[in-house]
Amino acid sequence: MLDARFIIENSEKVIQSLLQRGYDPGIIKEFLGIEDERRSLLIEVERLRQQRNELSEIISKIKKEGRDASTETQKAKNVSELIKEKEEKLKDLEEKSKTLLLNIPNTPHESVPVGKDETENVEIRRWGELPVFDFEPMNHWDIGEMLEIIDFERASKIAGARFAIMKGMGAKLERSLINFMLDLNTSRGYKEVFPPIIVNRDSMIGTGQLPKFANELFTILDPEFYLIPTAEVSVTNIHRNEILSEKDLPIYYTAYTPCFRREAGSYGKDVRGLIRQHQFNKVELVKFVKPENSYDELESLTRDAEDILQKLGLPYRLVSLCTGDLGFAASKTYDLEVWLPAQQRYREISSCSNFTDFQSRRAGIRFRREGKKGTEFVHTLNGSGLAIGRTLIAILENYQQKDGSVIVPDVLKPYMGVNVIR
RNA sequence: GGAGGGGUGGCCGAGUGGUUGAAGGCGACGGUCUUGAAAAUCGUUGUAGGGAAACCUACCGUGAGUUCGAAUCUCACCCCCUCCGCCA
Repeated sequence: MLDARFIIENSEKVIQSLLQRGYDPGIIKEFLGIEDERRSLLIEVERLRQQRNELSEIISKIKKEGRDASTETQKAKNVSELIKEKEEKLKDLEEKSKTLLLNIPNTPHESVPVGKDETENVEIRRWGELPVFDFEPMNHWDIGEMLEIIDFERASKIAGARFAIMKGMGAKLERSLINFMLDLNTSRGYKEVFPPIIVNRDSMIGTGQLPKFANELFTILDPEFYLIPTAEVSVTNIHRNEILSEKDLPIYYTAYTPCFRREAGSYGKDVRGLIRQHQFNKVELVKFVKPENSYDELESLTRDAEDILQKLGLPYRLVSLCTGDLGFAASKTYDLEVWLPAQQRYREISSCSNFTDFQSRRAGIRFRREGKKGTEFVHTLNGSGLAIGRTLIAILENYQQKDGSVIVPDVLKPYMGVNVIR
């Protein structure tokens, strides 16, 4: 959420950034109108409340002296009724204003390339040699089926489309990747956490999934709960409504969790294979930092994610998302895209974002500077480190051999206990 | 699921319906003392909105109600703790 005052004082700038994102800027005009109305009514209500408080004090004094206060009491009663009336209108305006505010996206950082959609994302760098095969490389789902390590058919029986059963060395590879990544991330100073994967509404609002993106979430009714689409939700909300002290910062967390996504509106997209599942595993990196460091922290978080791919020997490229492709809550995002030989293209495997104070303002995550009065919002960041399923795909496809077996990357051998999956 | 207890400032903890935004303590910050530190002592110290400022307003788990006036009374809900039941 943006600061209401910032929008009022910089409405042109905010409208510009909405246009760059491809959003309808009408919401800003609407917000300014409501906010204007709300503020003048608030002043009116506060004046009335002051009047009421003063009368109450007078009544109290009169009563202490044992005199009759019925004139004043009647007067106060009238004021109170008027307050009640105006407060109702005020509450209505406050709700409208808040709803609009929750639906305005973050402002892109100046370094973010301007563009309309993913075709205008800018490649920053590439790493790794693309594998050369003297045979036609197979899809990961064919490899998985042949090695009997992935079972899509039976998964659809027990749950439906977009689910998979990992079996044997496939299940072990999934687990090995989780452990490898957590071990690597914790060695870099990220604290491992294992949070709830079901969260309440306030948490979803805190990180920005709600109210705008309800159709992307799996819900549990009675009581109202949501399945997390990413560990970002649980982990960022760890510090919701807290005032941290400066010396606590920065805070780095890493978490493995399953993630759940409806994938509504993605019919026909990646229908085969593990690329787009309703349930998938992911290891996440989350940072809480001081505002002045957040863009440096984004660079180092991205490098930490890149390092995982490098250690696994998977070729990838890094792109900077353009304004039109940038997520709702992010001010800047780097996507890591891993090379998939069967598709002959790079596919997203990690998304690293700086949310600046957008999430922390929603979630009330603040800090106090040493020796300074008042509080400031922290900046939050997160990135996949990495998406497990897609990493597994990349390993199967990049490390496949002519006979259908798959070589285990060196760093995973201690976790897997074998050199080759066959 | 049943029975009971409790949610107050950064933390602990008091609070009779009327200068209680809230005693007291801890912590933090500043001063005095000291060569320096500790101890002692004095002072300052919640968050947010509005205002150029004086200052005003709101906030004692959340929401509604009673009242001229609610941390304090009523109701509903949420959360935490203890015991019993059930359960991986």
